[in-house]
Amino acid sequence: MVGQPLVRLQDVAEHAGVSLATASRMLSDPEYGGRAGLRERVLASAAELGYRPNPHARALAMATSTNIGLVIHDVRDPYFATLSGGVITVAERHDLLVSMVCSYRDASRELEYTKRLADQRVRAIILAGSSVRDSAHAAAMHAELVSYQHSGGSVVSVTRGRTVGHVVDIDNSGGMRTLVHAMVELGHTSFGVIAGPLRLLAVRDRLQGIRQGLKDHGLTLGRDDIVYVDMSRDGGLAGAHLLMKRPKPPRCLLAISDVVAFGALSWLRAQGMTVPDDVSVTGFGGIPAAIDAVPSLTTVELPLEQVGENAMELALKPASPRHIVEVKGTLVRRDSVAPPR
Amino acid sequence: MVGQPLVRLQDVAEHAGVSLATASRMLSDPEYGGRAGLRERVLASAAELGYRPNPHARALAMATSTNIGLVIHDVRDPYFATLSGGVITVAERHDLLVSMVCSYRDASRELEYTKRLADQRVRAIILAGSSVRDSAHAAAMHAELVSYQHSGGSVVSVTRGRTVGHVVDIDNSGGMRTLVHAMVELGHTSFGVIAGPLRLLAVRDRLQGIRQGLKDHGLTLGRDDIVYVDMSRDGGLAGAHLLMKRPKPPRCLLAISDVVAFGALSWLRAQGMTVPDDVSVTGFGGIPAAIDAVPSLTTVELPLEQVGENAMELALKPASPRHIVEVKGTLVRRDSVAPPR
DNA sequence: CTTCCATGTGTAAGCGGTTACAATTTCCGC
DNA sequence: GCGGAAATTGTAACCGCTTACACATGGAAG
Repeated sequence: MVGQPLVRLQDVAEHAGVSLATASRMLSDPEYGGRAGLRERVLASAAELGYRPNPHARALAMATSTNIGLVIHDVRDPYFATLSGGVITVAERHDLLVSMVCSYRDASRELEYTKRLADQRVRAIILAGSSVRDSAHAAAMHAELVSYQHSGGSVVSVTRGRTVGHVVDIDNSGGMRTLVHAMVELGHTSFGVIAGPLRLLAVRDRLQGIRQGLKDHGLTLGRDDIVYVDMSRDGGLAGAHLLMKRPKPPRCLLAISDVVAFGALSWLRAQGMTVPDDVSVTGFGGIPAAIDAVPSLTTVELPLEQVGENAMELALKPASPRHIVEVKGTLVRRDSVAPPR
Repeated sequence: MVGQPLVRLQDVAEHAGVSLATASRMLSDPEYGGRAGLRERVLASAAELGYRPNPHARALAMATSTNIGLVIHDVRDPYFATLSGGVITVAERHDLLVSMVCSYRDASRELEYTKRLADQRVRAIILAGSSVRDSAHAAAMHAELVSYQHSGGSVVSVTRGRTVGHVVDIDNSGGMRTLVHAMVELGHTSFGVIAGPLRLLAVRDRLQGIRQGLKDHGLTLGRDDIVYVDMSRDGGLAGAHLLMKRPKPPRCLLAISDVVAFGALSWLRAQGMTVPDDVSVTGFGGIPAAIDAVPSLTTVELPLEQVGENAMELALKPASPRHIVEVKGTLVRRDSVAPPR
């Protein structure tokens, strides 16, 4: 069982009565001159024969493909799904295909995939939600990215703290700080924080923002006021449990992300507690579902789609000079918070 | 600025003191024999030199790549995100990379991307949430898939109704029928349906399931009891508005999907109506967020992750014989429905 | 000690493009 | 009408890997 007759550039050239080289030029170099009417003739031949360039041959010869590599934590996480949407939108505009892989925050997987993408000569590698701080693989990862960039690839991280490639820097700490200010101004003084794993830079930054925000009002966080969980709905469930079962439960729960906040809301509901009457809850990220939660979630809304778009746009720029785009979130007050009773 | 010294298979061969061909065999054909200890020597050389095969060269020579093409409606839609998660999981297990594209239900885009993926000689093309019925492009799409499959590619549709490739068939009509039965048994007689565009086969099937379910109990749907909207949260909002503003609003709203149901819930909440006291609402699909809605959404839960896994597994099977995997949903009763008052 | 096979290895021809370089043509100004 | 620069085209050498085919080697059988 053989495929349909494959049309090679050679065939087009013959059909148009020119050499392989000329056909190639007419087809893929718009700058090139050429005798009057020749280009049209070649194009016509190509169309007539139904010529379809072989991307692998091209990639091999040119040492670059027309694909983009996107490494995210997990497609199923709305945060990354939304971000990916932005990447894909801009990629499409530039006629680029996106190869997406999920690292599930595993540094070794992340490294493996990055290598693989680099081997595929993707035009750019966009890394979102990576750990960065895993010392075991961090060095290898860095080396890989440097070498990749050296060989003409473009690197973009949606994470500050990488010393190679462009960066879309999300203002995690500033956003949290603003959020905490708002909570304090509402009258809250007793906080519980449901944090994520500390190896994530975003988590550290958000925590730092919380601490700073409290400090601005002369408040501090006790060691017990903060629990570390998995950054998932289940994590939020567990976190809420840990914090609320203490002798003196907090009146305001600050979740490290929207998804974690959902878990917390769910736990509270299951316990028959009312939000925000019994306890206020906040999220971070502003995923689309935050507005549908009941009560709707007060959060710091990041322009996730736009973050993806920015990342993809940076991916198209030359590696040097290095670009760093700052993205800020905006506080969105909704119904999950109220002054403490 | 040149990349780091690239190690070619040639270099490995020289380092190991064998010919290019032998090196190739040792490295990529585990079946091959070879003089005792030779394989180890070649492997050692490759490791020592840090050899990394060029996938494009390989793909060009073998006319097949190690990538999978996944065409979905939209990553940001949790239905497809979840499904994609399943695909990616299985793909990873087989060391395959997934190139994901979003068609946004645009048949022309879908065709364009399919061609592109076929040109890239991806091992398989998985199509989820495609329209199928768009006559303008349907023929071209079909031809493309046939030719792709003919040339060795594997086609999988998560949609019945395609006559080429494997199929993961979701029992849309059966699921809806079961759901409707449950609603009728609860005492409902007055229904409103928020449907999606009729060009989507899944929509037609679900509607058919609704009609059948009603018919089973001697009920029918009036022409006005059904509205057609975009399959999105906004669509659900609009749909709820249309149905509930009628002189005699329905007591039970059947949404064509969970996301649409979310929109409906949101509209109802904004109007100060209580679910399920004033009106019952159901969804379809069972996306993870359905459980977090308030009230939690009664829906037909599809094993979306598993659908993705099934699709990817089928993608690994030879094109013939054709496989058709049936997937059924399960009714999940939650708090968004109650007997009519 | 031949003869014949099975097995291992090397040579070289692709895979389908791009592009440096040489050869040819075209177009000037004198 | 001629010399020479500029523009166009063709030839052929890659890009890095797989694999058909030819050749060499080592035993087992006769």
